[in-house]
Amino acid sequence: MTVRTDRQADRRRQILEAAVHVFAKNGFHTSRVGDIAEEAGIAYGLVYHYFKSKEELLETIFRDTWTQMLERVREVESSSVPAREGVRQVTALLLRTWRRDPDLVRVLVREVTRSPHVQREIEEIGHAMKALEAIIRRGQEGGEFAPDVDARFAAVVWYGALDEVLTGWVLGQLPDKDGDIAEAERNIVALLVDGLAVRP
Amino acid sequence: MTVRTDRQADRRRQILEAAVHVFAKNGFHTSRVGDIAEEAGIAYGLVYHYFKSKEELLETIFRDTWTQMLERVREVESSSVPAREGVRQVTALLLRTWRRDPDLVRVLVREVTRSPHVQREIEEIGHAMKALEAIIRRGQEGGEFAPDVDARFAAVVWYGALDEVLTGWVLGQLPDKDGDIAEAERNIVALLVDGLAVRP
Amino acid sequence: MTVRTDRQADRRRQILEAAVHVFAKNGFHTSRVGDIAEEAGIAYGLVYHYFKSKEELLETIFRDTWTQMLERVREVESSSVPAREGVRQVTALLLRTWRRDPDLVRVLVREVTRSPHVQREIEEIGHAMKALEAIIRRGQEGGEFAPDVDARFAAVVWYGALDEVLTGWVLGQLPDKDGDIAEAERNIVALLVDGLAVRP
Amino acid sequence: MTVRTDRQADRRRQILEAAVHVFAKNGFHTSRVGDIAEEAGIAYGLVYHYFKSKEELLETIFRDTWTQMLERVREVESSSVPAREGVRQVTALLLRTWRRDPDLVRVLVREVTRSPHVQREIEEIGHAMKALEAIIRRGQEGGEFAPDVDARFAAVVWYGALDEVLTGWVLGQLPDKDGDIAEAERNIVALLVDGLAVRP
DNA sequence: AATGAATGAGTTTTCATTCAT
DNA sequence: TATGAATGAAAACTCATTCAT
Repeated sequence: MTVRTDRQADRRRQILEAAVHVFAKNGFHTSRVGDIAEEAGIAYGLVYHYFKSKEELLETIFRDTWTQMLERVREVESSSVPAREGVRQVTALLLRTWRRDPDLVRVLVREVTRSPHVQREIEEIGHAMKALEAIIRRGQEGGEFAPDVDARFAAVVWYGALDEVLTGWVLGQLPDKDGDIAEAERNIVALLVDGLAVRP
Repeated sequence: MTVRTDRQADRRRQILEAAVHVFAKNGFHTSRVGDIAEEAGIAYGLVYHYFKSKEELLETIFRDTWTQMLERVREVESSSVPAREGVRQVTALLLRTWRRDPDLVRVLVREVTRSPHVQREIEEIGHAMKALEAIIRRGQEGGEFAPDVDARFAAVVWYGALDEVLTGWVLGQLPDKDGDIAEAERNIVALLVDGLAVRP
Repeated sequence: MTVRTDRQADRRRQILEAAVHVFAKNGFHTSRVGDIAEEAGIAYGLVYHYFKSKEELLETIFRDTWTQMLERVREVESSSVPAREGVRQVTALLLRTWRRDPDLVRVLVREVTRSPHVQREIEEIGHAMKALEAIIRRGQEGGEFAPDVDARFAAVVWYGALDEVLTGWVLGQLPDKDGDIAEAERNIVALLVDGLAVRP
Repeated sequence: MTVRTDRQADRRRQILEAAVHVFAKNGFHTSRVGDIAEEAGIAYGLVYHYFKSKEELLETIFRDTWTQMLERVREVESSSVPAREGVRQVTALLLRTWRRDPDLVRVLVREVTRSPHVQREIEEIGHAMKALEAIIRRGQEGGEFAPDVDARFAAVVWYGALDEVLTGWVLGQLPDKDGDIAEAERNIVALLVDGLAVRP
């Protein structure tokens, strides 16, 4: 039983990985279930043993990854590091984790976020936003960040910045060697925290 | 000749507007060409008189909008306003499109990466990025902005911020009354230029 | 009035020639009315001023050409030349006339002959067959041709031979310089009249 | 594996036979894929499981038939029967296909030049011509046939004769009872070998 | 579990023909 | 007479999903 369950889990993972790859390359709507099966090296009827529908694949990809990510963001949120450090840690977390799997980013960021269907997923992203917002708000309450910027907006901007940098990497528009990632992290934090203007 | 050409141009516009409306409501893939024709109040086949395919409609919407947008961004870029003011103007320009034509923004935001011809769209977006970058770089050269932030990165972050705020409005996650839009503008500029940190 | 009629006739001819060319190249079903108009250098609505339908074009091409041809074959038939000479004259007539306009041959021979629709045209071809048959039969009655070959069949074979040689030229499978045409004529007559076998 | 492959082959054959039947009845362009599916008693989409397009059906019918036909013609060619007997056998072979499978002949005869991929069919027919030519040439070399008729031309005429007789049957212009077919065979051979002229 | 044949609704696209100008 | 925009019926083709083996 355990053995079979493991095998099942492996198959599921195998199919999910293939789906991520294919969705990333062609987009959800343009991808055919057959493409995913082919990418996974299995017969395409088998996809339906493990997932109810093509849509369920997308949802699963989203939930699996996002849940993990959200947990880790919340860990930072609930630790007591200074706000600037919190911003740095979350930025690093997202950039570095996703950097490992750019295909996943494309799917999460482009397909899920913008799919008109998946209302629930949007809620989840809302949770993530709230977590970012909380970090910023704490900074404001602790006097580290200025109170005149709306925390909610700042979270959205922050999230958008991360999203766009990741997209830039995926699409090959931004340099992404190891040093570049550290540099990106530094730049994002510098921008968000210190802004562009010359400090007097 | 002129009259006829004008009529044709009107029809094209009429069809494009219907397409924007329908795509905004149902998404590109879920929209049927018949819906667009019906929305435009014309016969089915006429769509194909003016556009080669459903896909060409989407591409045209992208290209037309981006071309216009880009022109106006470049106007700002080539004017001699202070950098901060330049940032404000471009931010306002993009955000206010939401108020002017929410359906258009919906389509642009949701379907960017859906087209198999993303490559060309990416080029257009790349041009826009370059324009944003130029504004920032001029600010740095003029001593108004600090030189230690990479201008290219800053442009990406800026673009990401705008995109995400628009997405927030599209998805109904952010308030978008008139005051909210002005507020968003102010917040984005404040964040980018001054940062979160309390200024001493 | 006369002038206008002439103009009309010219237009008709212009359109018919374009149609022959296009049908020959793409086949009747695959050809679009627009292609014909384009080939003729006119607006495609104009085709419908001169012809009721695409089908009528085909019928007209057939009738115009075939009627002429049939008349000339009948002239040979009703002249009193020896049968062998009759065979030669008709063979020469068809090969030489059609040789000038291979496109026309393709349309007549491939499209019309084999179209399931055009029953009347098939009848016309039947008339031509009858004319060929009459020439052969007269040869048999005059003792010049052997009576043991069915004249009707011989006519079919003769027609098929002509058809296939013309097709060979159109498709570039047979050499068709000037000398080759005379040679073809000689060969066909020799075959039909004398056969392959060595005469003792 | 073998079993499954056999089943697939059966389905292919089943669909091809349905296609031949439907094309014969309505012509290629007028036939709908749905008609073929219905005739075969299968679901619409299954046709596309086995064939890429409606066109591929036609091509397959051509290629399959010609390949078989060509093989059998070549058998005659490589046997050592007298040339006259060779001519008779090949003539019989082709004409009797009509009795065996009139629908197939209908499709072959009527749609040859309809396909945009005529070129390949032409090749096959070219091969057949070459085989006919070889038989005639051998007759000439063996002294049985006169050397003054061009073998290539004779092959074209022969092919044309066969094609036209079949066309006559297809169009109902020639009688095609059992006796008629034997008679046609005899007549064609007599004409080609002995000619029309009275032998002294 | 695994396969891939089978299903058929749903969509895009084409193009002959009509019609307003 | 000439134009080409407008119409819409007709068909090919796709592909998510089911199902027999």
